[in-house]
Amino acid sequence: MLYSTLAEPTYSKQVLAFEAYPEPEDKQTWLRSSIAEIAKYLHVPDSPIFQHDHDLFQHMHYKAGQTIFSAGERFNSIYLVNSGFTKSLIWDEFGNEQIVNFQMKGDVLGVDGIHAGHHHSGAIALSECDMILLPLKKLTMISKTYNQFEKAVLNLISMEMIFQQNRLCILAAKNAEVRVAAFLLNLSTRFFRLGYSKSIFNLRMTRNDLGSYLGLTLETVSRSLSMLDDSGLIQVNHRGIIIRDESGLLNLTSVKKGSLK
Amino acid sequence: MLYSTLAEPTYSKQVLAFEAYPEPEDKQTWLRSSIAEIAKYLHVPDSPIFQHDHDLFQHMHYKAGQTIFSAGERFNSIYLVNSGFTKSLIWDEFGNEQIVNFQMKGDVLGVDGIHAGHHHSGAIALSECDMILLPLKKLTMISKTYNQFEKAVLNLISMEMIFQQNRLCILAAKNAEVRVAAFLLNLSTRFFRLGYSKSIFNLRMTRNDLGSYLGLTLETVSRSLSMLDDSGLIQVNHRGIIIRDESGLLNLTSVKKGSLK
DNA sequence: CGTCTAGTTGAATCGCATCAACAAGCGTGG
DNA sequence: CCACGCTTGTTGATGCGATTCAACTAGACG
Repeated sequence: MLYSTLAEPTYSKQVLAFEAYPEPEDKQTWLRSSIAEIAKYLHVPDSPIFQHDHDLFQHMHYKAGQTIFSAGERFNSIYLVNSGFTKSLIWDEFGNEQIVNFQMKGDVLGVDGIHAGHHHSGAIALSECDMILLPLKKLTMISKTYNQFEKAVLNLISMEMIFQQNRLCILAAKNAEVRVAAFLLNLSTRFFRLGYSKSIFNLRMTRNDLGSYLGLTLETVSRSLSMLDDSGLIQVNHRGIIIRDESGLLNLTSVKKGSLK
Repeated sequence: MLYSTLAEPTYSKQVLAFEAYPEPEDKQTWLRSSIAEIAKYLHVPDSPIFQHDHDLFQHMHYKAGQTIFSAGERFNSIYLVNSGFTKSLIWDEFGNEQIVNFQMKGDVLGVDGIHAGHHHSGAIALSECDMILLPLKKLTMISKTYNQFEKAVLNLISMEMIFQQNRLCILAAKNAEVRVAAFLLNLSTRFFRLGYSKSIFNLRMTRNDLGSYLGLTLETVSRSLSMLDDSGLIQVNHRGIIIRDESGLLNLTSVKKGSLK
């Protein structure tokens, strides 16, 4: 079958070694990461002095569907995705959820909690997830010891802001098909950077989640995917996506709302 | 006339003292702010030790329409609005601009430049503006001297992220009239926090800018304002806005896209 | 094997964009 | 001072695109 070869991002062997998954109450916490590992994730240039530091960062493990943290919950740590996929979301006054973002390996969660001291958005695992906890206090202490860490968190947030700005651009100015195309291209480059195929991958979220994220209904997302499929730019089979014409998709995204024939 | 009494945010006397405005090339720079002033803006708890610090922050002065910084320009400083109104914007591939945000007294600009070292968005003065320059290096140095400053920039960014998340919610899930209503309420609370009237104020941007910001065309913005006027929730006279029924507006915003009769 | 959720597709409706005409405010120069 | 052009804003008519409602299919799971 065509989709039997889909490149599935694989979990680290360490993670797969857990056969029995913990309940939310007693998440397994014995996996630990060194500063050198964190430095790599935060794009801090590596340094031999990290080897002398035996400070370790705790991991947390989640099953698909589990809540990582909820809006309103006390903020202590930023969460760094070590493996798996997550979504972050907020709820408006009447409880309908709005997807803020999807995260994968190397992305961080919970930064919006810094200001108020409690999380503004919530986060839910979309697949089995291994998260590294970065307590803010620990991060600022490390910044004092290692100058290279100083700007790391700022960088992270500044990148996040740029991403959200671009997303605003798409939401504010593009039509449904273009929004979906732009999203697929974004996923593609993110997979590619992680070493996976940039043309063959699986969506990890429902059409409903995607619709919430893109400001569309699930039906419109479904139709847009079908139309992109019909035009030969991609191939869709449920959550399996094959990008057939990357530059074609790219052309689409440089088109204004409605000016598409 | 009704609108002759509109509460106009006034500029500091210092600023009004400049009668002849400089050309972009030689922006006037002799106004300076102390650390205590900056601390107030950044919501850093005041401390008597600030009195002993004679480090000063430089100001820049801009006329309406002047560019404060452009996308791509080298990033050195965050800009803090001391008086006046600005807009920040980015351009997509074909040069159509997208408003990212509007700023007023106490808001910061240019944070998105931290990561790459050059500004991602540009900023333009919507009125006469007095901006305080906060060089990032100076800020991080201050953080080392004064622990209270430690989280200031992070706080700032975290607040900005929350604001953008809420904006995404509105863009993704609400219809035109509700978007405009939500924007007016947001402006209202911001004016109120600055000590101005929360029910009578002037818009500083064109309908076109507003449309770009809200993901609507200028005609739809105009129509939405007229409809809110017709329903008695607000009164519109060109850029003059009077909020007649705040809770009515608030009710609107808790409504989903299209579910408005 | 039946139930439940996720996804697709069709038809009708409605909201927004588009195009267009016009009015109002503002600065400039005769 | 008024005439003029220019920018900004309002309003109307029309068409398109996304939502809504609904029927149906395909997997997933016990």
